[in-house]
Amino acid sequence: MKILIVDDEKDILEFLSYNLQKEGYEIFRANNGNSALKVAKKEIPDLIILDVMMPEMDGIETCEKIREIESLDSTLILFLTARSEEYSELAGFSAGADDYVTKPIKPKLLISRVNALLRRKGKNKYQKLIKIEHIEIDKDKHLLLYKGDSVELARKEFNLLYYLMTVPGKVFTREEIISNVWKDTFVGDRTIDVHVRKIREKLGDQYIKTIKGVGYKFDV
Amino acid sequence: MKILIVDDEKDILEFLSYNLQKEGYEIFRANNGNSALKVAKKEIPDLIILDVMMPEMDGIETCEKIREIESLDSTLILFLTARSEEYSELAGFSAGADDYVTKPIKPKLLISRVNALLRRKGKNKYQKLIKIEHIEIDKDKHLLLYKGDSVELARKEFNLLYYLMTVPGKVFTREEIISNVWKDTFVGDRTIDVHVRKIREKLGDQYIKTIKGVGYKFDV
DNA sequence: CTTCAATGTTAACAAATTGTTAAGTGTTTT
DNA sequence: AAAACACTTAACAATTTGTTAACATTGAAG
Repeated sequence: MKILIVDDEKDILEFLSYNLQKEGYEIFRANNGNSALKVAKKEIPDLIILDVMMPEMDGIETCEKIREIESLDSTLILFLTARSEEYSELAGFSAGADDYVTKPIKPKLLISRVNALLRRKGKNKYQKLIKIEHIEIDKDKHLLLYKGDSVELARKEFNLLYYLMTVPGKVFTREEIISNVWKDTFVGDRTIDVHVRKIREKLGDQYIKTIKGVGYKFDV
Repeated sequence: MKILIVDDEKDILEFLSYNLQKEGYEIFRANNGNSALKVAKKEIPDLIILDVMMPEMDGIETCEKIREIESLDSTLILFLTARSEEYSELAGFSAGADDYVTKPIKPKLLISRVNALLRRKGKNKYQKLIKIEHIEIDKDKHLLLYKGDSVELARKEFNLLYYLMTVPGKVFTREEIISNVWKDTFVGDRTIDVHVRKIREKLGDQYIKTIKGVGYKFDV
């Protein structure tokens, strides 16, 4: 598992790297937001530990930019924050953070948090292979097999199909689809239709069914 | 009403306890899955709020174990999930959750969800799958099975039939039907008749019975 | 067995929803 | 830098659904 640590203080970078390396993680470092973005794009870490307080681009801003990068979709973000902030007004969560740890950092606590986060991420992988009739979809490999043959789907098409296949037969409303497949970006209703059309072009019309006035469902 | 809150972070426990206590709920707490199971067995709460991400035993696992306990049959479970656990709500639902709220937790939203859940629990009018004789209706799948065969119903037809089937045998007045199936739009009286007719066309005349001067009922 | 209000039926129309194409924009690959 | 690809949207077409009007039928009260 790869972890990118971002902090402007060398001491903290050292300290965290040392402790997490001991746990067997592969560590990357950055000492500012811009360099963090570069490294993240290249390495696609599983987790990014971000100091909230950094000169120039702070953690929140960096986090927001990371969340705009599609290839970092499944990367977790953990914030390091000062003690004073109240949980309820923690800005990090609305920027797209997954967890936070307050300073001063206690190594044991941090490690247990990191382990918990990555364990959940690993666990999810286990359930990410869905096979229905002669359609197999593997989230991690970003692979769709139809009757054994690989079918190429663009990222959004893939995510949409995968989402529908998580609960075969269930009708997902447009609202549900938008909020789960598009997360925080806002797109028009026709966008869903277009993607559905493209999937149907590649897979055939019979799998994604339209329930007019309700939504779409995957069904065999 | 009793609520058990389970989270490994003290801040969140405090925060939630405070907000829900204000609403008049009796609060119990646990900071890990095992202790949650113990408290739950003893107190039989009406609702358990579970953080998905906890060290050792996570929320999903805890949920599965709770669902194995018979005395907690009617206890509702609400998940707290972080953003990136994209489809965790789905994993959650299949583990037996009733609802979920994503972090960051907005007190107002959480409280309204909790109230809604517990209100429904009181009424117990919450059934997505109804099976009467050889007619099955599944709200999630928007599916009507008649003697095992799927019957296509348009949205209004479906909602109307579903509404009548929620209490088989009960006569619903036109007024009740209008206010529940049509919510705030105003339509003429003949509209109900037309929809009833369309359902009868597809299902047969014997199921929806007219009680002249009173209303309609679903009966076998 | 009339009478008449309530309900049933049909078809036409209106409204809502979804499908399709093509074009613009941004991103990645070559 | 060009080309290929991905994503979104706008515009319009096609389809389905919902509602109403008009008239027919029903059934209970007198």
